[in-house]
Parts: sequence; structure tokens; C-alpha cells
Amino acid sequence: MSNIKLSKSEENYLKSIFNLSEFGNKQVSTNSISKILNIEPASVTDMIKKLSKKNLIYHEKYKGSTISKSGIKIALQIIRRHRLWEVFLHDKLKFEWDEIHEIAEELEHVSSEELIDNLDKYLKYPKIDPHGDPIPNKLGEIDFIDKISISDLNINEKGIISRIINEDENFFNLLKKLNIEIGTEITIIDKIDYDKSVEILIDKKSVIISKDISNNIKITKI
Amino acid sequence: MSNIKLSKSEENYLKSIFNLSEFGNKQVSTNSISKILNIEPASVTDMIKKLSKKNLIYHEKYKGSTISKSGIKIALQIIRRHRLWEVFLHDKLKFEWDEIHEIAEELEHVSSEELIDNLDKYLKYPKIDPHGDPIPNKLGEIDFIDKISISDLNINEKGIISRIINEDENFFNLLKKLNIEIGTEITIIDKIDYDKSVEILIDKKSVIISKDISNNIKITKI
DNA sequence: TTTGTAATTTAGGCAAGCCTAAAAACAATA
DNA sequence: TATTGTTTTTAGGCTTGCCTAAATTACAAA
Repeated sequence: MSNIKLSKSEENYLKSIFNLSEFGNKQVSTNSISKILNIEPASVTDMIKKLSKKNLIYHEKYKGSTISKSGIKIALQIIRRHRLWEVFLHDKLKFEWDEIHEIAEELEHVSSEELIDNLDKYLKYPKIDPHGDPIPNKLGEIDFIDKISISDLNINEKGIISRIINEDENFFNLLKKLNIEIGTEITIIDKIDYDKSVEILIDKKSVIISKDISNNIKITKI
Repeated sequence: MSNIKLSKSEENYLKSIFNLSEFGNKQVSTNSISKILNIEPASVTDMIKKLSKKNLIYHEKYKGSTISKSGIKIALQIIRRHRLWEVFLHDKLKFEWDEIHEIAEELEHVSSEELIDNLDKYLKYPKIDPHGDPIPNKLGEIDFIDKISISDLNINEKGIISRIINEDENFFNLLKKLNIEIGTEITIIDKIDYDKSVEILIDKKSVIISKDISNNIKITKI
């Protein structure tokens, strides 16, 4: 069917639009795409026209863009490639958690389907990437595990860190310092109303983390 | 020093020029580059100017191009990336010998030095790729093993297949049929003067291979 | 309802990498 | 040496993906 080979740029736009649309449900503004990709709005408009013509997105002038069914399908494949490469870089090549994103950003555009399928097999069909994000399978199916934030737990409840959203180096270093990684068990000790920060127990040590930090860490309640 | 990031195109030109120059020793014609890359001579001239300005090659108008020291250095790094990916694709992802070239052609342009070094380590610092071609190390050093063709052996002499030059699918299928791969031992039974074909013994079976085929197979004498 | 501001689009331009057609240089040989 | 054919270069053009500046539209507040 739609086996059009997309350019690296087109793929990046499509992926960004998909991400901004929250799995295809929201209309996406030209400005938000511009900000995420660091490309001027005028250029974004150009590309929007291009992707519209290919029926990968729908666009209403001055209103915003919606990603189409086939657009979603392709976006999920790009995300699949990205996350599989992240697993490879982390598990096999022993890259640190914060170094993998940038490299995977390049590798994801190498578009051999067979390559990705063989990689998937080689990695034993992983379900999540090193950040805890779910990996779409060959068919684009993806586990939407409902994840909650640390601040959603009540005092004395326990959870396991399951996903880390922010990907930058400083955030990574902080987590390292706090001994937080995917799989770490935490217990809520206290919730501070004043600034919405949370006191949690990790490895028998208690730390207070800000609202900003806890928002970037998803957990599974246990 | 020269840590200029090259475009995919520039890298491909540089690699081709290096290959055509026989390790930097020969002047390369615009036409030969054009043929290898399937790009019109006029466009090749454009790129030659660009690479000259960057001092990666020297160019004498209407005469030809020579690759520079720094050009060779970069070309060897590109070749290193290519061959390491080929090892990965073949050994780890279990791709067939004839499928790896095209994919490696893409992967070689992902230009993280750390990625390649980690890959190298992960693959346990391989010395040759699946075609038997030597892999340059991090410093660009490469084993120039003097390899001879099948037809260079005399009757009754033995050799081990050490390098297969032609990379296309038909050639691959032929080799498969003949049970020829890297490491296979052969013995020369007869050399036919008429068409320079050679009769060889493989796996206790004798076959006659044409000059064209034997030229594409290098061996190590034993 | 008007008006000001922010978001978006249009218009025109630019670099990279390719192309074709034509001109210039070189090489081969009559 | 002149001629002919091949190789290389120049000139001008096109697409992609970006840019800036200016025009248009949407929206919110007065």
C-alpha cells in the first residue's frame, strides 16, 4: 500500500507530529512543531503541505494539523526503529542511558525493514526501551501501560520506576546521584503541599524531589 | 585537527575516490568516479571542487584527482565503519553474505565515533569483514595482506579462499552453489589455456570456473 | 465591535546536489 | 599538423529543505 520512502526530514516531522498529537488524538499547532524541531514556522508550513499532499496528515489552514491513519502507522515504525536501536546501544554496546538518544536519532532513519526485524529478533523482542518506553511491534501494536506519576501515590504507598521521560544529560546525572533507574522501588514518605515536592525512600535513604522531577518519572504502583 | 563533519554525499565521493586510487597511489579520473557513483560527470566536477577546497583531494583541471593525506584518513574511517557494520549484520543479525553491503552503505554514515568504537569492542575487534576485506583500526591502520588470485596458483597447489570481491547477488548464488566461502580450501587441478579458466577441487568435487570468476576470488596460498 | 497581538501563511531567497546542453581541453591518428 | 572523438568543465536549471520579511488570519481583551 503506502510504501513511499520518506526523507529523513519527513520522518522527523511525522514523528514529532505524532508525539505532539498524543497518539493521534490531538490537533497539532504549527508553532509546537516548530519549537520541537527547532525549525522556523514558515518552514514547518512548507513541510505540512508536503505531508498533506501525501495524505500522512490533514491540515486546516490557520487551525492546525492532525495525523492520519497511515501517518500514525509510519510514525510507529519510526518509533519502533528508534527504540530498538536504543535497546541495542544500551544493552549490547553498553552506552549510558543518556547517550543513546542522539545516536538512535540517526540510526532510526536507516530504513531497511529486514534490518529492524532481525535486530528485534536479535534483541529477543524487547517490550520496552531503556527509558521504559514501550516498543511497537512489527505491526505497529504498542502496549499502552497506564502509568502514573510519583505524585499520584499517597503517603506510604510503594511503586516501581517504570519510565523516565526527560532525556537530557543533567537530568540523567541527577537520577544517577539519587540511585533512580528503571526498576527501582520507592516508597512515598511525605508530600509537601507548599511546592508539591515529594519525600521518597530509595534504597533506605530518604530524598525530597521537586514537582518538576517527579513529573518526569512514571511508576507502576505495587 | 580536521574534524569537519562531512555530508553523506561527500563521504561517498571520498570513499570512491580512495578506492579508485588504490590506496592513494593513483590519480583518479572524473569519469571513473562518475561511473562508480552513477552520477553525471558534471556533478562530479562540482563535488571535486568542494572536496578540493576542503583539502581532502588535489585536483588538476582536465587531468584528474589525487586523494590527500587527510582524505585518506577520513576514507579509512568510513571504510572501517562500513566493514564493522558488515560484521555485525552478518555475525549477529544473521544476514546473508550478499545482503549486508547495501545496509552497511547506509549505516556507515552514522558518524558517532563512540558508536563505532563500542561496536568494534562488542564485535571483539574483528580484523576482516565477511567478504574477507581487512578492517582498519581506530587509527586507520589496515593489514595489507598480499592476496593472489586463484589463477596465480600452479597445478596441484592449494589455497584458502580469503576474499571475495564481487558483491552482487548472482555471484553470491553461484558461490553458494559451488560451496565456496571465506575459509574454503581449494586445490588447483588444471589450468585451461584456451579461455584461462581453471579446474579446481572443492570438497572433493572438481569444478571448472571461468577467468571472470577466479578474478573475483582471492586466496591465501598454503 | 473593534483592536492589538500572536500564530500562521505567503513570497522570495539560498545552499546542497543533482541534471542537461554546450564549450573547452586533451588525446589519438590520419 | 589538422581533424576527430573523448573527457572534462562551465553555464544554467531544478528540487529539497531551510531561511527572513511581510502579509494574512485568528483570537482575546477592551
